[in-house]
Amino acid sequence: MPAEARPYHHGNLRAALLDAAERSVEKSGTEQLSLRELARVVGVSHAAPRAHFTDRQALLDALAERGFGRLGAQLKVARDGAGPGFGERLRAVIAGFIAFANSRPVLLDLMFSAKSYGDKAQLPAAAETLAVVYDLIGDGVAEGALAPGDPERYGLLLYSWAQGLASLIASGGLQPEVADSLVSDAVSTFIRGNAAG
Amino acid sequence: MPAEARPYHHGNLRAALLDAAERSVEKSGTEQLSLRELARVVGVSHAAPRAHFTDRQALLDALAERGFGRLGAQLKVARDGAGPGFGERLRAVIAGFIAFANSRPVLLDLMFSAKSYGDKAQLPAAAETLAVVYDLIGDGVAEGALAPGDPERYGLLLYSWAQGLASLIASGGLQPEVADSLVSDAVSTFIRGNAAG
DNA sequence: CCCTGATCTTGCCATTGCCAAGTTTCTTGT
DNA sequence: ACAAGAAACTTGGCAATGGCAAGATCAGGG
Repeated sequence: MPAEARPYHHGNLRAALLDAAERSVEKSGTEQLSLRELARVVGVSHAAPRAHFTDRQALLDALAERGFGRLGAQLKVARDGAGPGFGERLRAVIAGFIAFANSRPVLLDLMFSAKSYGDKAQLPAAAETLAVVYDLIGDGVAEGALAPGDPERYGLLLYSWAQGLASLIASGGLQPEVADSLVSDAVSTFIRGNAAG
Repeated sequence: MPAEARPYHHGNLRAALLDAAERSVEKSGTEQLSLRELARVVGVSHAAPRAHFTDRQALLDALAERGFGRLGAQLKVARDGAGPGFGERLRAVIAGFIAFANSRPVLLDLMFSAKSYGDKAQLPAAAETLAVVYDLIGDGVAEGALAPGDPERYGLLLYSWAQGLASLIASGGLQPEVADSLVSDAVSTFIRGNAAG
């Protein structure tokens, strides 16, 4: 069965569509994404995607969910690769987040845009991502680096800032080194602003 | 000339389109915005908008620019209505920003989304908005409430956080009082984390 | 008074998302 | 092994959209 004479069944259409979609979205923006165009790129008929995604939005939701999976994994790697101290780990995780934002700005936007909250199925993936941050905060409080307080509240503060920074950086206009030091300042401000004692 | 027999020339089409667009966008999201639908609502032919906006994107850009104008004005009012101290003014301005985010979440998203940066013409409007914040920060440093430092850097830190908070709040899922206290915590953290001495 | 430019209209086209019905392949139960 | 059913994919079609072209209408200055 030669690969050129493409078989009736693609075999991996769902993943292929998501890959193509991610490339397209990152290159031309979410609004420009066309299901028919994706189908052409992948080499199937214009209605084939329908078998895997009921909707254009469903495709976007799936893209976002996959993004959360990767983000979560990346954050864990960053955390585990850093030193043992709270500050080091926090810095590493936030840096990982910003790196993700730099490498896949549109995807990140897609993940956190209000539109995607329509699909509840992806909440677990998002929650797992956030859990990395929450756990870290719990450690920070336990270590005494942060004043005692609600971890979730700390998480929201930190998360909102990270997202704002990511959005700012993704919008371009900032030199990479400026961006890095900005993030570093933000983390310092956060730790100092919530220090115990 | 009775108003019902609508004249050939609308007379105020541009503004009418922007108004209708803002309502539509705020109600159904940016992606759903249809130029033809707008034309129907306003009562003109489907190609009439073309005389005022070359593009769908041009319409969105104009919307964003008008939004910046309003935001800037609102922030100034908030600042001038607050007490004389740096902390009070900062709090008032950030609160004004969040209020804007609550009342027009989609518009704010439109204003700060990377898409809009295509049109350089709106940068002045955005800059004027940010100037309010920058000035305030200069005051803070002068008062000794903030450690000496680059006002622009402070501005970026603050701005990114405000945007992240606004985005979080606009995405829903947060009780208003929770949102308010979260914002308050953020401002406190920022001031404490950058306090002089 | 005319005429130039701005405003608006009708008509058109390619593209898109989505749906329906039919075809081909895989799978599963017996 | 084999038939029945499910899953994957195809062709065909529809309504709506954005954008373009050419013409109608109007406003204001020469």
